Amino acid sequence: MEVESINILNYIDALVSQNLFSSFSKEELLEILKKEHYELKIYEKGQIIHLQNEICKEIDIILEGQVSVQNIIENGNVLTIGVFSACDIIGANLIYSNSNFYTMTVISTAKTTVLHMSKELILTMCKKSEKFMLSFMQAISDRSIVLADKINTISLKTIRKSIIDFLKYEYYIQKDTVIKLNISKKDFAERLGIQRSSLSRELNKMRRDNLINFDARSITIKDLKIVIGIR
Amino acid sequence: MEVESINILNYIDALVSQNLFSSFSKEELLEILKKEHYELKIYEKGQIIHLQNEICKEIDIILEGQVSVQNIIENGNVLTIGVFSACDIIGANLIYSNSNFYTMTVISTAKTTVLHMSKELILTMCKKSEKFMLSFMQAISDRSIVLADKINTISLKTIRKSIIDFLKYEYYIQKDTVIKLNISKKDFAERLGIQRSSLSRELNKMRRDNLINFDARSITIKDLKIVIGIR
DNA sequence: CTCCATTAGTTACCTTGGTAACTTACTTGA
DNA sequence: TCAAGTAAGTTACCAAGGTAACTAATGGAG
Repeated sequence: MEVESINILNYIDALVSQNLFSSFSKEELLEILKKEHYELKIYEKGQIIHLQNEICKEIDIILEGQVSVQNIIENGNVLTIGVFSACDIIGANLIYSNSNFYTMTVISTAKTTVLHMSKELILTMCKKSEKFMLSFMQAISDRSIVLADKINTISLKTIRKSIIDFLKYEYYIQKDTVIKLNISKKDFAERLGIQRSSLSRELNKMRRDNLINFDARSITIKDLKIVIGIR
Repeated sequence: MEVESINILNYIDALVSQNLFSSFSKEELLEILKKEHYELKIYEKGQIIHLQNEICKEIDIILEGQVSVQNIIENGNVLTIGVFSACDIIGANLIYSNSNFYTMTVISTAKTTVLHMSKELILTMCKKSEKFMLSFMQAISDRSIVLADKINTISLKTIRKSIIDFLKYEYYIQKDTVIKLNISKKDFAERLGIQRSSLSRELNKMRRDNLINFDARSITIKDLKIVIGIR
């Protein structure tokens, strides 16, 4: 649980170049960032940054690395809500809410640098810059869209529908019937919130039904109708 | 699809008394509310206020009545995300987001008066009052908490667990082992996102297992361990 | 009060997918 | 390059719950 401490000056350039802080100059930002209002930390891969039900006292801005927001269900089952990386904000939707504890677990999936900022500091910046305020509101809003989308995804009742939903999304992004998987099958199963063995079984069934082909790192859509078809 | 049009003056007292607008006086609010920036509408019971995938151009403040936010899944299955009434805001989490279309359907479940306000009007008010800005941010944040909670709820894999989760929540609210149901069994099933017949079956099983008793309008918890126990 | 619509209850049948217990294939560090 | 750890594939077994097709009860409207 040891965390490395590092200097904000190494990251100040990266900060002002990102959308949220772009309305501040390097000097303004350093002036605003008073020692007591922020903390810069490095988390190793696999470290838990926030635990489900922990109280949220500050927001986290990811400067580099990657974190995964997961819902850990009773018997150890995992549902991955989203994966976030540089410039993403974690906890923005909690800090000003009525019920400010983490509803999910936040875990680093790579060596990650995080800037923890206090509620007061955010408020100060909102007052100083309308652009910041709007960006911050957008960050909160976007997170709620991610959650709503996830509800739509996990409301699909069969594994086959979940897989097709995933393929539709990736086909839209990758514009190719050969969908490259950049995650392991295990992570894929967690993303869908199902057992790995069940995913494997259903992929096989879909191959048998001539809908797809797949190997370790890609899925090929053989029947485009399943992707174009009604959700 | 006809909607009745009414005068803002009838509602101005109710408006300034609610938390969101409490930093404005009646006169200030009337001054801010320029004709082109808002619209007051009455919806009859069962009318669709916003359809899933419709673009969100304004936020809705419920002045009286009740609306239900529902996720309608393919074969007509319904999952009720939440029921909202006077003083609640709908669409706050969409208006400033990147992807501003409704992820759910909003439907009135009683005769409902709604104040539709434009994005610009909200921005004006955020700039005029820090308290308003914070309240508005809280409204967005709270909606994301509702969504996250719903994910936790629907991630429970068995109907029995969903029912127990519901009973836990209601026991916490009602502080009585006799849980009064203020909704029909049909609505209850929709809230859990399951078939009515399946709910009925599982309630019977739980009664057979001596965990609960139930009738048309209440469920009695017979074994409190199921409520206190690990989620 | 009666009729019609909505809500509730019931249950046989069958699909889906979780579980567990394996085997097999990768990958990475020493 | 070998060993160990991790990921992936496979499958028999079985519980959960969706489906559909009923019947029963309830509750307003006229």
